[in-house]
Amino acid sequence: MSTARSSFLAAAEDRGFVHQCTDRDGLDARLAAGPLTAYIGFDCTADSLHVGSLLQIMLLRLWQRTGNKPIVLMGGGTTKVGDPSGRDETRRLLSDADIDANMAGIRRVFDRFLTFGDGPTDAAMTNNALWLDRLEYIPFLREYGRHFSVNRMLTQDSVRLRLEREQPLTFLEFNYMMLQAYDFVELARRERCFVQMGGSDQWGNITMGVDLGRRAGGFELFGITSPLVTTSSGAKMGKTAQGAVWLNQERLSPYDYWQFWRNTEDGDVGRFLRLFTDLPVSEIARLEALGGSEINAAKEALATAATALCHGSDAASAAAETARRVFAEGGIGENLPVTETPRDALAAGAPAIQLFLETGLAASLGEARRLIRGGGARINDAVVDDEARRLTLDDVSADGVIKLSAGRKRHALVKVV
RNA sequence: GGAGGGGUAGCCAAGCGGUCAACGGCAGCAGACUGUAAAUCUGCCGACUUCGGUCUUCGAAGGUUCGAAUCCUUCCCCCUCCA
Repeated sequence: MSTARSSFLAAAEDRGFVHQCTDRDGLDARLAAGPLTAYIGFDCTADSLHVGSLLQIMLLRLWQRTGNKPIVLMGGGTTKVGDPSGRDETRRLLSDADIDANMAGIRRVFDRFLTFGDGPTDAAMTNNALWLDRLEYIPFLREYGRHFSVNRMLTQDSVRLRLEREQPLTFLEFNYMMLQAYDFVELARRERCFVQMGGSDQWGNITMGVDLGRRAGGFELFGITSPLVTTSSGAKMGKTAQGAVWLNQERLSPYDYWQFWRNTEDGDVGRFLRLFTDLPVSEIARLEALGGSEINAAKEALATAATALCHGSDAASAAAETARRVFAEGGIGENLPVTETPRDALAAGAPAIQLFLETGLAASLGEARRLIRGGGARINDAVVDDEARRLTLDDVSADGVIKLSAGRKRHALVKVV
């Protein structure tokens, strides 16, 4: 159990959110004395966030739930520069219009997790383009550049790794850490925000901000980083067959999101419950103690709780219900993707491979053929053994649909119209 | 500006005149085993196909050749070192 006095730090430590902290006891004392404001910066390189950012979102959520004020800092300005951390290649540069569109999409994701408003603990969102776009080169260098040591900047992982691996690093990217450090000072001034949180890969950037705050602004600033979340088998989490696990439903349906969590590895269930749901720690302890196939109950609880946070409890229970019908009963559920096909086509006999392509279960006709050859294709739960198989009206069930499956987990419905 | 090294499928990476739709690894998909887990094993993994083949691909465009990812020319891009 955490020894922290403040409710935030106690909960964060107990649930496994804390990796490093610049002055843990100092921060604990400040938090115990009264509410604070903290921020986390997010890139806007895409129009949604994915599971890779979820830990940071949950950290802000916990911050708010324990009575403090969270600020979401959109990197509208820093996105124009590109964080070199963890990359060997320069990121492509985005236009202002792209960045604006991406920010709007990301805002919709945050609305699910945080309560925005004007109250003392309401979340706020701001954009560092607000101050970064207006920076003047010479004044900035004279006022802040003199506090940065190139010697130290060269030792930062983001820079050092690139240099060691003889990968290119442009001067533009080299400036990223200065700008991020400056953000912290700017937020301290504007919002009296003295805490920055982030992933463990941001430690260097955060500590530079803490130092700059002291040197250039006389602020006492704090930094906290969260651990890098990998699965028990070592993979970076957040990838599925279809790609990244997005948090907006336009990119990934609530059903697929539920499935992502349902398929968590055994060894990760407890950790993920603590990080990605609001369930009480005592309840989580009970769930993760389940052994053997009973652990599946814990995975379902994880999936439903995590989906409820992201897409609402209605969508979560609908996804759970669909999964129950599809997997436990081998039937169909409303949440499966539906493709419509005209009755005439079926009357004439539509090639099965064509429908596998149209439903998205296969990416090409050839892939559909291979799926059938490999024995992974099923129509109404019966394995397809003939590549030339045609779908006819005889395949339509009483519900007016045909269920197509690629493997055990991917299903789609064809509806006759 | 000078010298050198590169650009091959989602990624890494072989190939260096035919047997190359292109070795190998990773990622991915499917099957077996299971618990919608992990690990393991097996198959698949450019597109189309009447399964005989056909078409497009190795930075771009030309050329040599019966035949080019492989040779030549020009162009574009990237890296390293020197100035």
